[in-house]
Amino acid sequence: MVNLGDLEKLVLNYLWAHGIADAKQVHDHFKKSRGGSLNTIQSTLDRLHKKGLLAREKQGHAYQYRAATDKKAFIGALIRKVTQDFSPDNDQLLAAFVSMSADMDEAHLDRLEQLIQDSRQRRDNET
Amino acid sequence: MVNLGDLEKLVLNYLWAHGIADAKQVHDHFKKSRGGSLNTIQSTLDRLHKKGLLAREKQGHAYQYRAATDKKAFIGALIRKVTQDFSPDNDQLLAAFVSMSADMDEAHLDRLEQLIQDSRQRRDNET
DNA sequence: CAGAAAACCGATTGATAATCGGTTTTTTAC
DNA sequence: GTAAAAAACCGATTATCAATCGGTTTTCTG
Repeated sequence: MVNLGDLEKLVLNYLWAHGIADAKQVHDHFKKSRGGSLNTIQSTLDRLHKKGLLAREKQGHAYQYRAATDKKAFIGALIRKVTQDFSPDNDQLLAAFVSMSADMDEAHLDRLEQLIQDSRQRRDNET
Repeated sequence: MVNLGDLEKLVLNYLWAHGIADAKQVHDHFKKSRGGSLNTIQSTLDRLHKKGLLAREKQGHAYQYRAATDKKAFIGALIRKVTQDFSPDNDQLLAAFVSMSADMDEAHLDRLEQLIQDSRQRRDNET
């Protein structure tokens, strides 16, 4: 998976928010805010599809696109990808993450702990 | 801060590992593993310097380069940067991170909790 | 089947990293 | 202080890739 361009990110986010849409709908949405032709949107959708980030299915005449992956999982994979060249090792990654979260407020740290508990729980139930 | 190329990442990692080096040393190190001329290394160091990722100081005839930022802080900023287009909101980022950590073992989850405690402690002592 | 809608193809533009040859500047050694 | 050497600096080239969109082909649908 390569790096995404600006428009690709916008389109991907749109599909996470809207579930399913065809090129025309996506274009309608973005033409107000940023212009660009329908063709540009089509080729962007196509590029995202080739990258495996969008699934599509022909419905009538137009493809219906939707995000191929869960957003959380995608962001997780993204973090992995961009950090692995710098810290293949988990300890360093965790430390970096917490250092990044240092300016988060107490509620967010609580939430992070809660998520850790959930994660443990889930794993324990599976095995 | 832009995305880094492959050689830029290698060089940056080298400097985090070695502290300080000039172009010649960096070139000596990489010519075995990947080849490339001294000039290529020089312009890569220069690019990293222009990007603010390396500091340099003239020592005798050659610049001595060193990483300008702490590695943990850099990785933290990197995570921020690549995720902000997808989840400006912290909750989602935390969830994504934990989802990414789901396959980490118990020891790493423990360590993450410990780091959270440390972070709280540090903040409480400061205010 | 004809018209419309969408997909597909291909060309162009603009960034940017990697690469390295050649020139200028700076050091150092005598 | 000058000449040789070392390094910095400049500029050109190549490659990749996103964005853009015009034009053509394919595919629905009435």
